[in-house]
Amino acid sequence: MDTRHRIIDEALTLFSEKGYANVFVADIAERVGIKAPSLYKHFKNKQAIFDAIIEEMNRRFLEEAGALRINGSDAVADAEIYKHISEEQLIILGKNLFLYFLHDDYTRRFRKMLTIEQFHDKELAAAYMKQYVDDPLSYQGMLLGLMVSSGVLQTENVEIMTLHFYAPIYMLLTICDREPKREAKALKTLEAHIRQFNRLYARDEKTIKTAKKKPRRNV
Amino acid sequence: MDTRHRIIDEALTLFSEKGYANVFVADIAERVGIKAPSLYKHFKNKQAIFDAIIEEMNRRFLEEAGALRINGSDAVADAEIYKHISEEQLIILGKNLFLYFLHDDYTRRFRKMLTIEQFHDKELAAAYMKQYVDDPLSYQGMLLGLMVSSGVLQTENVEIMTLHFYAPIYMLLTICDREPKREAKALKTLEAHIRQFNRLYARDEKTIKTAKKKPRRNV
DNA sequence: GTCTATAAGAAGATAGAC
DNA sequence: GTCTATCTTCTTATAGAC
Repeated sequence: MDTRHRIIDEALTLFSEKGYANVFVADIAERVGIKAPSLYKHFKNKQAIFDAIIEEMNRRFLEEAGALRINGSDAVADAEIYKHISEEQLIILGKNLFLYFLHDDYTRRFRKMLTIEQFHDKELAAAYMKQYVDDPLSYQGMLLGLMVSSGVLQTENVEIMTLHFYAPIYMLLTICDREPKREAKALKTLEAHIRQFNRLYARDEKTIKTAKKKPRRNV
Repeated sequence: MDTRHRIIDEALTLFSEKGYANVFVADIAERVGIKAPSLYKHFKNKQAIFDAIIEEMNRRFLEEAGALRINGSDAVADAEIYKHISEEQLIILGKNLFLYFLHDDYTRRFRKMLTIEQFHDKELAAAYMKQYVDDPLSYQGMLLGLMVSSGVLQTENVEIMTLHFYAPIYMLLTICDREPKREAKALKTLEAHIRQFNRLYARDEKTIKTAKKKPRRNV
């Protein structure tokens, strides 16, 4: 990794922990292993480092297409899977979404930084909303809609059903961001949530619960 | 309001909008209508203003007992109401909780400040969690538990049912904090959420939907 | 590209008159 | 309690050698 990227990386770490104003250019430089003035050969000023981070963030977010690709597989392309999904597969889907958001290193630091800095800049608030609210709702809504179409799930209102699926995941995520020690408990809660979600929305309980027959495909 | 309290009030407004580090003592003084040095007759330093805000916040949070009292009525004392609650009353309960969190002036500013500053101080993260996660879940869980006991709702797992009730409210709240223009839409979503929640968990749809007979008591 | 030295400016805090 | 003037410290950013 070249110096410019190391600066961006260390700055992101520091900004996500302390916020922009509480991080000094000298702090970033120190972690990169250079002195503050050297840093100005790579960036015009402190703000330019921040801007580069946001640019990098937008680039990655776009790449991921709003967390559409979970666990390396493009769920849109694999739509067929979701038409015959089992409860266990639904749990895997939810856990993957959750753990990706929680553990992906860049994603986690971006989210923490956006959380801290969101009120300084309306664009950042918008980026947060898109990445952690609107895009996941839209994507999960599409998946759940497929399951409704194929008769796995049933509801009169897919939008609310999606809220019922994703809001608890979002809430557990904000809990774990703030208190990482609650992660184990959160994962158990997540599983119980999805099982109950499935019972509430399943077209027919028995069809779902006996989905064991077929070999499970990893979502 | 004396000068000391006006300083706390204006500082809270500014901290909640820009974060501690981005607010200068002179900014606070200006809004109070004095010069910065005069402010030091009331507080030892900038940090002392922040500490006083936290103290005031804790005092108010304690007073409200974790938002237990919604709309002026102590729900614990009025437990009887919840044993025979109708869907409309459940909607009112949810909306009151939501609008109280969203519109109470102090609550809103405290929450925004905690959101920005939570990663600077573990105590602040803990305060946020207690006020906006754990206490509401505990209180709503108690209410919903009453409804299960009395047979209005049914579930095998009250904890998850409570998560299904509150997580969407929490998520809509974080949406409105960041983009207030989405409030009208959020209120409609909230209502649809509670109606669907009620349908999913109601012991018997018809009993709930015909609860009109009795005059509605405002929760 | 990195360094040392240093300028420039911002922000917190104090001194002392009124 | 409030003010003006000022000090001090911290931080960003630049200058110029290597």
